[in-house]
Amino acid sequence: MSYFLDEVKQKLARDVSGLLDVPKDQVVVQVANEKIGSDLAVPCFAFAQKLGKSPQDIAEDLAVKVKLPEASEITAISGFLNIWLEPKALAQGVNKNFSAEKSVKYGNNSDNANQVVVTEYTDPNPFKPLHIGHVYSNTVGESISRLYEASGAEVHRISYHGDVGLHVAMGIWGIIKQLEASDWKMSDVPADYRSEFLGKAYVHGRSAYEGNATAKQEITELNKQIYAKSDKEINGIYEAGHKWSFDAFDDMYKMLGVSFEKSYLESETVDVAKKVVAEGIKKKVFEVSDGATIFKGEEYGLHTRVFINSLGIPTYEAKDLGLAHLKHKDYKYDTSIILTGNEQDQYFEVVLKALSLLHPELAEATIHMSHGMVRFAEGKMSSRSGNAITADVLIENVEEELEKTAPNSPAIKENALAAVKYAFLKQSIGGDIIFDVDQSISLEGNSGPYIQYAAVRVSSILTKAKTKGQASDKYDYEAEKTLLFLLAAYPAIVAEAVNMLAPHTIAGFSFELAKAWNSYYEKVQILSDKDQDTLKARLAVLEQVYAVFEHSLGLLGITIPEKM
RNA sequence: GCACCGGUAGCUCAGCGGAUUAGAGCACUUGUCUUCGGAACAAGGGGUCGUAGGUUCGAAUCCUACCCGGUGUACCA
Repeated sequence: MSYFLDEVKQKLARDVSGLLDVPKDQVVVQVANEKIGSDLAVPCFAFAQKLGKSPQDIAEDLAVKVKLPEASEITAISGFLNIWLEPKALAQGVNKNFSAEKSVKYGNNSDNANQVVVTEYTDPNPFKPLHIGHVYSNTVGESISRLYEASGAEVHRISYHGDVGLHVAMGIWGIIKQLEASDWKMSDVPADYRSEFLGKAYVHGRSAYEGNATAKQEITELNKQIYAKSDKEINGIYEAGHKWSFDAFDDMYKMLGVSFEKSYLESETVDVAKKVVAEGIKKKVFEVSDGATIFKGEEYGLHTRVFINSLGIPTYEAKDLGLAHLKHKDYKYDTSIILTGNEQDQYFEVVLKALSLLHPELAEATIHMSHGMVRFAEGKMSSRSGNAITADVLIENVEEELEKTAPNSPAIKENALAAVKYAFLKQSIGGDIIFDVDQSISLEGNSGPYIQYAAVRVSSILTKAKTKGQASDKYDYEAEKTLLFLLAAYPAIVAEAVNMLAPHTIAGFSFELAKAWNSYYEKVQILSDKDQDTLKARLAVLEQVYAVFEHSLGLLGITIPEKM
């Protein structure tokens, strides 16, 4: 679908390009200038030299010559051609796009039509505690997945889990100690205590490994036994712990309202990993050094990393190569997104460099994205549950805060989820997140609940209205101008968010729309208007506003409650 | 040491393919309110955009150096 505002921008660019005799791609059309208040603007500085005229003169000249029927005003101001659009034209344009919804939902596009995209994110490891970072990663990954879907791609959500390795040995070591101390068998651990039990075991094992030489040796030995599956009792503990872990993952996903199509286990990638590395040795991509198979990254300005260790066991590096192949075998992806913490940035550069030398087509299709750590504003929340804050504890905390200020809300859960997801997604991906419960669930301002509230207000009016909305030729839409402009601008914002893989632009837009709507709400009494034509025209706009709230919040994984 | 990421209002952050008077939320000050749901709206104060140079008619945005913080740097993930 071609969107109204895009068409206007194109038309304007074509006009300017023709009038000035400059290439069309050199004409920049900016959208929405807050200072001037114009809807579109063309900076004329770049043309000054070529035309031998001042930017302001060029803009003034254009202001006279440019013909844009959708514009209500065209003025030259300090070197810019500024354009204000006619509210009625905006309403008609937006209506036209909405009525074509059967083919493409308003806001969606077909930029990635026929593309197969595999998104990998969250990646919690069994035997390790779930923490707030997993919630963050999941929220970001889910939003990225939804952005791709909005652009027409076929998206497959997958996750990857380290089911073997030292962290498992540390966890199981801790489990054994805890069982001994409590005189329990695995089956004695109560169902609702399992996650916590595993979490404590891991922390116990890890600190013992780091601080106690005997324990370290025991854990190393245990690791071999787990790998060889040589001890029946240990196997039993492993199987139970593995299941409990995945049950806990499922609980978290369920709470967040997400699901994965497939989970890959690290142990499954070993065979392919070995094969790929063997192939790489032949191609001289890898070499053997000190008994280990390594990739010399220094030749490419990167680090050297080990792919097969000196015991002959593939490392995470090799397994990631194997995983790339497995994913491709399963999905024949055009794009593979891997979302991890940013401490793995340089690691992935090495892995992808190696992959590019072996299978360039896979490397080119792979995008490693990374996010920062979740940290807490000083003194917040940490007292209640220590440093590792699990997903459910986080949500419970937020719910408690919501209870204080909005008791008896029928949508506490939805509000709390929105608060957390929005707090994560309103920031650009990459940097650390300083998470502040008080601020994130603030009832005012740039927050999930604020936007939900605005949307609920819209639906409340739509429900109370005794009639459906209908666009009008007679109505001037002056009061709805800001809302209409935001609606018109929305599809391009989605396209940009997909392009940049930047959910925060969507979050910013939702907030702008909520502010504009709340402001409109104060000024205009909708339902009490006697004029049916006006009433219906306004309701039609509201229906569209609601649809865009639903769409944009949907891209963030946030739902709109019926009431709150 | 080297590499990567970050340093914008008291706090948390947008803006960074240069361009019209540096933005938002929170906090602070002041208004609106017998409301189609005040979890709201209207307005105000507050910034040498880490530092110093450079490129440009024009730099938070590009280049260089430095300072501060985080992370990574061969058999962990």
